[in-house]
Amino acid sequence: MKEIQRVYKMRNVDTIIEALRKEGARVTSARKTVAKVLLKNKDTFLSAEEVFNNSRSLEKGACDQVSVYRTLKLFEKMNIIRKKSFQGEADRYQLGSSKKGHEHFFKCDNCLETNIIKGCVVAKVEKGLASQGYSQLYHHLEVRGLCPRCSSC
Amino acid sequence: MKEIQRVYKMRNVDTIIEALRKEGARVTSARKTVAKVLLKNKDTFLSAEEVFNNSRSLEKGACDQVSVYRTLKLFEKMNIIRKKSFQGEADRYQLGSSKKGHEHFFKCDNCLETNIIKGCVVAKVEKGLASQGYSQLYHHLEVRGLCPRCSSC
DNA sequence: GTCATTATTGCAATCGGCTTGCAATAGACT
DNA sequence: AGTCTATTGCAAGCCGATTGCAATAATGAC
Repeated sequence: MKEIQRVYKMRNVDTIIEALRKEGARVTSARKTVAKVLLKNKDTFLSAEEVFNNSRSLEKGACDQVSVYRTLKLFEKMNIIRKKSFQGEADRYQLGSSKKGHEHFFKCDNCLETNIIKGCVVAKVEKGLASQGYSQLYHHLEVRGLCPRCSSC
Repeated sequence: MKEIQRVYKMRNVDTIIEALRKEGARVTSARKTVAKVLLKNKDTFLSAEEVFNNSRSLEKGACDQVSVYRTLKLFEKMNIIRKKSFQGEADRYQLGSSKKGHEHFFKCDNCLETNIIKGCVVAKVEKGLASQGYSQLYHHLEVRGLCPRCSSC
């Protein structure tokens, strides 16, 4: 009766629940719902609105949109999710810590697909700044243009 | 009677006017006002709102806030002004083309001062991407943290 | 200089993404 | 079960920016 897939998934929700407990945060249904939605979309970056829509189709009552915003913020602080932002667009989130090596993204102006740029060149800049007395440095990089496929038409 | 300063400044407004003519765009009072405000604040990046406020104190009637947004957009397209943006903040503009070598900025989380980061490390990334078929690349980089002064307190 | 054309303006409304205040609710302890 | 307080839902609001549209004013032709 025990489906491996199910067990595996549940274990992940539990992981999040555990993290909440560890943090001294309450395990509420809103947070569990958001966690489930994120798990269901492991491979996609979702906007707050998308998380919200997914959550209401997951279970009717679900939770408020504001709670989604608050929960995403909390999860981000807890390093449960990573964020991807582009100017003038809603931030997008995906399960996974951003602490262990952050990423930068390329977004195609035509097909809107994004992909990850390997390696962070900005680290070098930060190192230089740090040696000049700057501290607590972090950064945000967006690269845009046309991807190879869209470039050739 | 001819003050050199005045002449000098006027010549610059005229440059902008000329650019508008060349572009086939009309030389309107709104555009001239925005141009004057930008000239008066050559050394500062102004937000649309600041340009607007400055314009109304420059001459009472001045122009609408919407016109400021539209004019700034136009000037940017014409490469008359350069833009500086940070997440969640209003974009800021300053006279000067951004075409001839763009810049990146550091903004201190404490004192909010910004300064320019010399050299663009992202160019290297773009070069790599270009060799993979990407095209029309551009990017946006923000570095934040604490400046040396704020780091030491 | 007057006219016609059409780009530009001003105004009000609207937008998107996100935040806030606050009373009601529901987790987590005893 | 009862208490305490974190969290929620709802409505409202915020900020930066955009849009639709009728009124206006800049340009080119005459």
